[in-house]
Amino acid sequence: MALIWGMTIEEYTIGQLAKLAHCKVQTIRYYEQKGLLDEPVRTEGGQRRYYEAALVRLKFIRHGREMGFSLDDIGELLQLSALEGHDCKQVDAIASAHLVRVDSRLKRLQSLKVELTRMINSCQHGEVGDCRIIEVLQNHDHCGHEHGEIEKI
Amino acid sequence: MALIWGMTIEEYTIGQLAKLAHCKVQTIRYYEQKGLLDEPVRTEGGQRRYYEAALVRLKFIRHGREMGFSLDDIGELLQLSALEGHDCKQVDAIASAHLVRVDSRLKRLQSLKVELTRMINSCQHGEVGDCRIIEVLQNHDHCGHEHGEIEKI
DNA sequence: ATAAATGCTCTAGCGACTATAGGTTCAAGG
DNA sequence: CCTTGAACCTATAGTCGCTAGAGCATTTAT
Repeated sequence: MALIWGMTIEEYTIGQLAKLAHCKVQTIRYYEQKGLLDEPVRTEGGQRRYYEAALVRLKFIRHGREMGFSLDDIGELLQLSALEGHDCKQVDAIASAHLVRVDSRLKRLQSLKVELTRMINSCQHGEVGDCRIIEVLQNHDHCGHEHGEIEKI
Repeated sequence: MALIWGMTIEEYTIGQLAKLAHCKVQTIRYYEQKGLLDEPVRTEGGQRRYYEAALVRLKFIRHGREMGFSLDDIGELLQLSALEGHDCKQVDAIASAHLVRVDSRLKRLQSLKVELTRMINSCQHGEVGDCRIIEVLQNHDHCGHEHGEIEKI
């Protein structure tokens, strides 16, 4: 607890904060370094101490990450959320753009799953020389899609 | 062309190989460094020259990558495919494990898409203070899933 | 002979952490 | 007050699969 203006205020160590936000201690220091979390107050000895606001912010970040937003996106969302009275067009734009990315990755994974399943099912479990899986990898004609683009899966 | 045992054999520069396999020159050097491609012969001046076999191998790697296999997996698949008479159980195991990964990522993306869509659709396009998107990110109760695990999407 | 294109090595950067080394501080128990 | 051990600190390197750049050298075509 810290005593400020005659009131006691809850204070957390970095380890407590990590536990409460379900992340690692290093992750918190990483977010601070990236400018997503403010530099907290320090003890005489140099250890970080956090107030409730930092926990709220950290949870926001973690929840954003769980939803697949990049740290850059989350940084922008944090800034936008702090602008009182500001309309949420930009927030919507960031979320929508993210949805588009998620959707295209989803489609890619769906067709990949079909392709992999077909390949594995057609394997007769004989010798590698006759293995359909090896054959598909060797001979590009066996599969539908184009060369060149390797997207993240 | 190279003259070997009195025959002429097709020879490629690294640039030609890159074009034929639809990848970048640096990528080929990277694969060599990682041990996926053999060190090729060199000219007097030290430039790499490749024969057909390297192109075949490189295409195998690229096709594996297009299907989302890791370079480690591809390295194993390459080794296994060279063992004549060997049965393809291990090949199948690698491919199946990959399918499992693809499938779990797919499921994750599907639920993420639902969550994002719901969130975006419930936004009333007012001020950020009332924005449903910000609210969802701030207040974890709004969404179903647990804390802690942030998988790659 | 010269110039353009391509090649070479080495190094650093991406994103979002994670892990380690080697040291310091804090809180509790005796 | 002193010791112990857990938790903290900074700094650095590693993950994966490339990609980009600097600063040269070689090759090829004219």
